[in-house]
Amino acid sequence: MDVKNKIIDAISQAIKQAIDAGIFKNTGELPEINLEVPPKKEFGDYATNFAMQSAKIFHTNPRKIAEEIKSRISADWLEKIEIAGAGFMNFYLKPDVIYNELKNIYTGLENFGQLPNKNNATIQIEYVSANPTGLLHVGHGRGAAAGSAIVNILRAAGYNVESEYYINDAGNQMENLAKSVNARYLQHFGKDVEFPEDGYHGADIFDTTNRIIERDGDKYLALPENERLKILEDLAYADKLAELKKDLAAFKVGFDVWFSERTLHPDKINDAIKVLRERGEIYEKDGALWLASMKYGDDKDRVVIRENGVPTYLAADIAYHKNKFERGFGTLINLWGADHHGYIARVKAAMTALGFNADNLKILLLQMVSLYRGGELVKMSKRTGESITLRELMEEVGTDAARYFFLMRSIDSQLDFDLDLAKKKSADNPVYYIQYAHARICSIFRQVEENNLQLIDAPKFNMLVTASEIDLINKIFEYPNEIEKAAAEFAPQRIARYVYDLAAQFHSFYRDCRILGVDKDLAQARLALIKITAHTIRHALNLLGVSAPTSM
RNA sequence: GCGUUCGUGGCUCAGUUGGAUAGAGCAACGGCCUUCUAAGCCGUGGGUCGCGCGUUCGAGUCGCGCCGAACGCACCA
Repeated sequence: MDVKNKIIDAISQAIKQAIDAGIFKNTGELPEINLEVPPKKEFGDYATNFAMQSAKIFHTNPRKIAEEIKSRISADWLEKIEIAGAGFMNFYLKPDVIYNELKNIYTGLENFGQLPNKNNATIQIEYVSANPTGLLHVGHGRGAAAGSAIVNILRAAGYNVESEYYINDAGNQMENLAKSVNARYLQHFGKDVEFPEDGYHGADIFDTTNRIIERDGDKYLALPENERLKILEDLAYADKLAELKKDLAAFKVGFDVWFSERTLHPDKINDAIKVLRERGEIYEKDGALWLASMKYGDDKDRVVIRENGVPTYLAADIAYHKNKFERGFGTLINLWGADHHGYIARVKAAMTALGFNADNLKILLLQMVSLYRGGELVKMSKRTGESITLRELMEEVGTDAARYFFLMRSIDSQLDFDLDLAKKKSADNPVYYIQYAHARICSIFRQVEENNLQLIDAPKFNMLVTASEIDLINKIFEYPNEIEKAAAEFAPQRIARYVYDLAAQFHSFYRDCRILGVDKDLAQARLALIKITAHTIRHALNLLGVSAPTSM
């Protein structure tokens, strides 16, 4: 048990005693005991606001409650407890506690940052899911970075997670892809054909077409239009999907499952409609089939089967989410671009209509990305193909900077991505600032042997007493809790910020505390401390999908 | 018009589920390299947390109403 839980345990015992002794008259549910690291060092190592939280149910003033709890806690590892402000309880630990905890971390360092398995029902998270009709752009990049980081963080927090990519490989857009490639194909061989109105104008369509031509030449030229379209659709689809996977892999993003929309057509869709119909949620109007989604909170009812008998995109999505629910996950998470928010109500309504608990479907919205270069907004347009692709972004600023910049802001905030800043190799750039801390530590390790110094199993941690040492130690202690919170809030930016703060703490330590040339016991204790620091930085960067170079 | 998200120093953003004197970075200014990487460190100035009302011991955080921004509001995906 770590210190934090020991304190919580002691508080909760004290409360129990006070209740048993009739001091506290409990007239409600006890609030959770919240232990936090206080904003100021004078407020101790840990603090709780429990006395204030519980004032209402105990009908007692907070300071009095705090006194009663304090008088019932005696632990040899506690230096003192102080009551401050309106009723804060500040806990001051004996120094030994800190050194013991540090020793525990050091002994099990390889696992530091991996929290015990929560034995939860698997959480499924679906993200990116871009249509396989073009290249990924920066918006997808943000989704890819956020989704993969959330997966990593959830796993570190001990959740079982499965990631999935939903491939929209059915419907109109695939036909448009085929028509677009078909037109480029024919144009390449000198045919005077018009480019389709709804076609994809991007330069990547030429690339796809050229790859097909390189391999197969003009062998589809003489085929009847319909046959050629069919073949080109398959070829273009395969090519686009391969490109997607290539870019995602380069961006350190992988999926456990690639789910094809085609596998839903037509049986699973028909089945979903049938179930809805049996449950009385479907009606016919104007020749189409409608889902009565309005009664479950949607703005209006939605068509699921068109007048011409073709299912809408929503119908496929209903079948898809039904399938996800039936696979037995505990929680389903969808990471969507904010431009899809209008879609939430209808999907949730459909799930409710099917009899599932729609609360188990959590939809996270990712706000838009704006790119800035030279202080000016870089305009994006999918139609004209002038968008900046993820691939171009990676080439321009590098994978590490791109990922970190995508992750440093809350997903709820629109992101201004400064391309010039991301490219800078200086302190202005947070990515380099963090990586530099790691590289500095590695550099020290490269030199210790020459100085007749080595890492030992049981260093004298109690030699670490200066402020910058203690601050660094405390920052390290916060890490597991930070992972827990980042996981609970699906908030990668917490880890991004944490590792930045940790790096800052290390840089201060580096200034104040030398390792080479000081007393051997002290040097070994410091060496162990920076080994822990390096591990923690590397672990956190790894959660974000950012590399931790050993030299820069 | 309706909905979602956002509004915090000049700029970009955090803010630990309502707590202690609101924090970083950039920009500005001033210091620190003959010793482990100056891609670093230390310091100074800069805020009516969009506006108003409410909830309570306590509000940047919760509720309501305005104002502003982005994105949505299909038998497209």
